[in-house]
Amino acid sequence: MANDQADRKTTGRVTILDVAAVAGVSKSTVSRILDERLPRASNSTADRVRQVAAELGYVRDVSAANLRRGTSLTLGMIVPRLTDTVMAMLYESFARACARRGRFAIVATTDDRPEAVRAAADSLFNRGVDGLVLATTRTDDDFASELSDRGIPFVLALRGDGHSAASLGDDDLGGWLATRHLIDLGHRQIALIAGPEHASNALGRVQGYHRAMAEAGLPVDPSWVAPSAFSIEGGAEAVQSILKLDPRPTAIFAVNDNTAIGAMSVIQRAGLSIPSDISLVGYNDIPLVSHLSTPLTTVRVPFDQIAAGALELLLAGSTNEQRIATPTLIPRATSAALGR
Amino acid sequence: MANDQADRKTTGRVTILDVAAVAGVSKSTVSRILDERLPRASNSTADRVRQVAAELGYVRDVSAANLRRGTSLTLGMIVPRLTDTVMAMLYESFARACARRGRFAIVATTDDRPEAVRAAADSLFNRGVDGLVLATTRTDDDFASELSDRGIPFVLALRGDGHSAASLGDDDLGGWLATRHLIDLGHRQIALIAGPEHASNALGRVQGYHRAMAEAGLPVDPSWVAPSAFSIEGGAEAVQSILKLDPRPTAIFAVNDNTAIGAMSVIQRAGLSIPSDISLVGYNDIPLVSHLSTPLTTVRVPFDQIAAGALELLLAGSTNEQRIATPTLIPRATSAALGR
DNA sequence: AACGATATCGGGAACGTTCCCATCTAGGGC
DNA sequence: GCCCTAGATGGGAACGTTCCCGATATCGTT
Repeated sequence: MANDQADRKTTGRVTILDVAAVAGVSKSTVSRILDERLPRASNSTADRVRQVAAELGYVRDVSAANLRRGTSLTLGMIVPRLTDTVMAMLYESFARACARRGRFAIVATTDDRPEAVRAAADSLFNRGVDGLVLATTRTDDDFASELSDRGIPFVLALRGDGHSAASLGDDDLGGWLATRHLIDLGHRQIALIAGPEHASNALGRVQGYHRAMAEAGLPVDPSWVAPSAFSIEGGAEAVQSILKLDPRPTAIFAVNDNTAIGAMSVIQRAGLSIPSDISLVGYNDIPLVSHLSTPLTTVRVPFDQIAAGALELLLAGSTNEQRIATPTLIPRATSAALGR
Repeated sequence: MANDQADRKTTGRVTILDVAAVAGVSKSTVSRILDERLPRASNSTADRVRQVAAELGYVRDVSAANLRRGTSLTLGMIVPRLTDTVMAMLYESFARACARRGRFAIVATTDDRPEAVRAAADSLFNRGVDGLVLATTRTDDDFASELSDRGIPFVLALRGDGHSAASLGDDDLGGWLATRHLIDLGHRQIALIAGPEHASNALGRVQGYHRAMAEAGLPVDPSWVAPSAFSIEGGAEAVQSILKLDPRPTAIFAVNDNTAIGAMSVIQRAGLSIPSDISLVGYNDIPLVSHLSTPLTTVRVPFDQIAAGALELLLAGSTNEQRIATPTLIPRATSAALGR
C-alpha cells in the first residue's frame, strides 16, 4: 500500500526524482519548489509537491546540493577549547546565529597549542566550510595573513590583529569600567592580573586599566601588574606575587573570570577575606561566577552580539571591517568600598 | 610559470583531473592513490601523484566524495548545552575519538528543552551525519525508539534507557564510592542532592547511595534526599531544605559538581564551614573544582573512555550493547572525618 | 618460451542535486 | 482575433568524486 509509490528503484533513499514522479511534475520543478533560498511559492503545485515530499520523508542530500551549488552553507569556528565556558558561550551564540541565517556551524579546538590552529583550520577546510571564525588569534603568530594568501574567507572574534575583519568586545572600555569601579569605591592601590601578552583582548583590558588610573591621577606601581595565563591556575599563580607586596594592593582587577576564580581561591586560602581585605573584579560574566559564595563583580561581554557580528562580516565578505561590542559592568559582592 | 600547469579550465578549484593531467595518469589512478581508506601505496607513481597533489594544493571536495561514497564520515552529538563543562568535555573527547578514526564530529544543543532534541536531530540529520550520539536521554521521553523506527544509527552516552546501545559511566558504583567514602569518614547522617528523576545517571548515583547506606546498616531518612536540577541553582535550592533539618546531616553527596558548587555557596553563606561543619562530595571532577578555595572531593568520570566507547558502538552498528566505564573517587578537601 | 595468475591502470557511468535554456501556457493590450 | 510578454515547466548538462569492469603490463611457473 504505502509501497506502490516507491516503485522507483529500491535504493532506500528518497530522492527528488521520487517526489517528482509521485507528484507528477519534473525534478526541476521539485528542486525549485524545495529550494529554501527562493521565496516560498504558494500555488497548488508547490503545495502538492511539499506535501508529497513530507509524506515520502524526503530529505535533501546535502552532499549533492553542496556539490552542485559550490557552497556548503557551513561555517567553521576555531577556539582554544570548549571546556573554557567563554568559548562555549561564543560557539553556542555563533551556532544560533548561523541557524537564524540558514547556515550551520562546526567547531574545532586547538587545545591551546598555537601550532594546532593550522591543523584545525585544515580539518574544517577539508569539511568544505565556506568561511572561518577564529577566536585564537595571537599577536606573535600571523596566521591571519596565511589565510588571506590562501584566499579563505575568515573573521577574527574576541581577539583582533589590528587589520583583519574582526568582531570584538571593547576591551579597553571594559578594563576602564572595571578599574574605574574600583577607583570609585575608594581604592588607590589596584593590582592587575594582566593575562597573556599574546592576546589582544587582554592587552586592551590592560590598556583600559592604565587609562582609568591615569585619568584619576593615580600612579601605577609596575609590581602591581602581573602577567598570567587565562586559566584558573594562571590567576592563582599571578595573585601570589601580588599578595606578597608591601603595602598590599587593596583591590585586584583580573583579566577574566577564570583568573579571578584562581585568585579568589588563593586569597581565601591565605586567610584573607573578599571584599573586606581585598576587592576583586573579573571579566566575561560566565554563568558560574554569579553563583559563587561571594558572587563576583565582573564585566559582562555580549557574546551573542559578537558572534552575530562575526557571522555578518563573514557573509558580507569583509576583509577589514571591525565590529566592536560594548561591555557592561556587573557589580556584585566581591567589590566594596575601601575600609568597608 | 606557475600557471602553465593550470591550463585546464580556469575554474579556481583544483580537482583530481588537474592532478591527473599534471602527473600524467588517469583520474582513476589519482583517486585510488589519494583514497585514505586504502593501504598507502608506495610505488613511484603514487609518490609522484601525491607530490603533484601537494604542489597544486589539491584538497578533496568532501561533498563530491560523500555523494559518491554514500557516507559522510561525519557523526553528530546532541547535548543539552556546551556551557555545561561536563558536556564540553564529553564532546571534546568525542571529537578527538572521531579524528583518530578518520571521522568528523559535529554537535547540536537543545538548550535543555526536552522537545528541542527532535529539532537538533533533524538539523544534524540534514547535514548528512552517518549516526548520532545522544547525551540528552530522558526516562520520560522515548526519543530513542523514534530514531530506531526511522532507521537512524545512534548510541546513547552518559544516560541510558535500559535497552538501546549506550556508553555509560557506572553511576551506581560512583554513587556507592562517594557515599562509602563519607561513611568511612564516620558520617552517619548523609544527605543526598539527588538530581532530576528523568536522568538515568542521576538515578544510578542515587541507587549507589542507598546501596552503600544499606550495606553499612545505616537508615536513610527520606527528608535527607532532595531532588534537584543538574545546575548550580538546583544545588543551591536543594541544599536549603537540607540545612533546615534537625538534626542536620553532617555530610552531603551531590549528584554532580554543579549542584555541589551551588550547595557549597549556600552553606558558606549560611556561615557554616566545609568540611568542619559539613562534608561535601561532588561528581564528574570538572577542572574547576580542584581549584576552588576548598578543593572539592568528587568522583572522576572517564569521559574519554565513554566518548570512545560511544564511537565504537556507533561504528560497529550495535543496537543494544552497553559499555560501562568505571569512575574513581578523588578525595580532596571538602570531605573530612566527622568531628574533625 | 609459453602460459596463467596477479597487479596496475584507464574509460565511463553513477551518486543527487542545481542551473541553464528551450518550450509551453496564460493573459493583457491593441 | 492576434501578437507580445511574463511566468511556469521540463530536459539535459554539470558539479567532483568513486567504483565497476575491461585492458594492459608484470611476474613466476612449468
